Amino acid sequence: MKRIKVSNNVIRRLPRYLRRLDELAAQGISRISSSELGQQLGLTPSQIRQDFSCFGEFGQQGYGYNVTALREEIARILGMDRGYSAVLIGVGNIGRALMDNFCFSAWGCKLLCAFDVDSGIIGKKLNGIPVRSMDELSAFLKSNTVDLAVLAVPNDSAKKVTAILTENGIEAIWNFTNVDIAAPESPLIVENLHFSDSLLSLTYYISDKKDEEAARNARLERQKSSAKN
Amino acid sequence: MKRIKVSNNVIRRLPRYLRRLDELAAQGISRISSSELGQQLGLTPSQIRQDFSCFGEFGQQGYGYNVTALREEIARILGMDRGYSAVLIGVGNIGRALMDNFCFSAWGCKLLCAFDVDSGIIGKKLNGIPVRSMDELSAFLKSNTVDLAVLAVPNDSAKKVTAILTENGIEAIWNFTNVDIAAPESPLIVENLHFSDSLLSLTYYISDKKDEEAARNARLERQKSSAKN
DNA sequence: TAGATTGTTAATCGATTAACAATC
DNA sequence: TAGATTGTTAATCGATTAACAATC
Repeated sequence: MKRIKVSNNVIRRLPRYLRRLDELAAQGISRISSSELGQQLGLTPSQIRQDFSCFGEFGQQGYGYNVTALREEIARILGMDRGYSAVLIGVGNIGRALMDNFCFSAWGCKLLCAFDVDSGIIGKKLNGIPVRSMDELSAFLKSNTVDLAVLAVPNDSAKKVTAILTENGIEAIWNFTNVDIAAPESPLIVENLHFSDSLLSLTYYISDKKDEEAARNARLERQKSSAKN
Repeated sequence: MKRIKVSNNVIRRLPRYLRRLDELAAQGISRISSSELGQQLGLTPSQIRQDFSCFGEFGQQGYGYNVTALREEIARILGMDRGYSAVLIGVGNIGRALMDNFCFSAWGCKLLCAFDVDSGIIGKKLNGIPVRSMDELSAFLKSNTVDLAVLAVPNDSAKKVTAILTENGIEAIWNFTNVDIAAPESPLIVENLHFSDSLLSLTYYISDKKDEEAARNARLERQKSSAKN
């Protein structure tokens, strides 16, 4: 039973550990030390041991960690064995991409049903998942246990749909819209995948790099001209 | 000219500020104080003032910040006025979703061209963007200035394509694959949008909440039974 | 046993918050 | 002018790193 408060930074690293361990297992590697794992991920061995120690003792002195055992521990910590059920709201491009290509079951989730307003797809099945009318959403949530909702509607209906979801007991939303749906005081769990925020941090780093290069070049230019005089 | 090193945490908050300021402007609000803005975003006024002060002095004592002026400053800091050019690699579901629905130009980027291996779409245009063969990628990168590549290929070709990109001078990648393409020492700028990592942190928080509730219930149960005896 | 490596405690570093003089 | 609010310096808090005893 975990009772200490684990920081968000630690949580965000867990999926990376999981992926790396999966790759190691695929390579047939069965044990790894914190220093080797750190090297591969660009983290210090200390940090890795600290991270794991939030949840228990998974290693063995003088040996390191068993790759598959550690992988299973992390999967369990992340809740991958709990079989959460999900609904998808919005079967536009992103919603469709998730239905077609995102393997919910690989991450311990079951996508029960999708909802949309487009009568052209309501009633159909996409990749085995039925698409229903948004009008049925509320009733569906009342009569089924749904642990999380995937929000992939257009930005301008994000807040309205969020209200429907929370009114019907949804406690967690995976948010693909470009809108902040989390109210500061609310207990609603929101995980954002803001594409534009992500792109903007990328363009920031590109700009920063270009600025630095320009500054270095200017400095070299000045040196050259002062050497001439 | 910014010369101090700005932390990643600060950079990640900038797009949120931008979005909030856009909303304020849309509401016709022209000025805001750090405390009001903090309230709306769930941040302390101190943090907001510290964040901005990394880049300059954008406010006015006794008044606060001008919404549109601050918005423009942040847009500039993020590089939105630099007109970066991009290519998209992989026109599957996600690639297509980006081409159809993601407004690159709204964030200061121009999507020049997409590349795929599927002969069924090579030569076509999607939403005005031409799709070319992957075989032409290398030549295209050599004869055009491309600031960033959007990587939306299947996981198993991610590393191979990354190699082609970096060999042809690409310095920044917006990575939609579920693979870590950043080598620990490389100067390549990588911004990841790992869907599964995001979902797993969500399921972690759901699990954590459920565990806490279960623990609380167990505690109450124990109290009740001990009161009976 | 000796060597390796953990888990954990202590030290350091960095980020957030508080306080306040400056000033609009 | 008085009130409000900034930008910045100092204090606090939390996260990362280092060190090391425990032990496989």
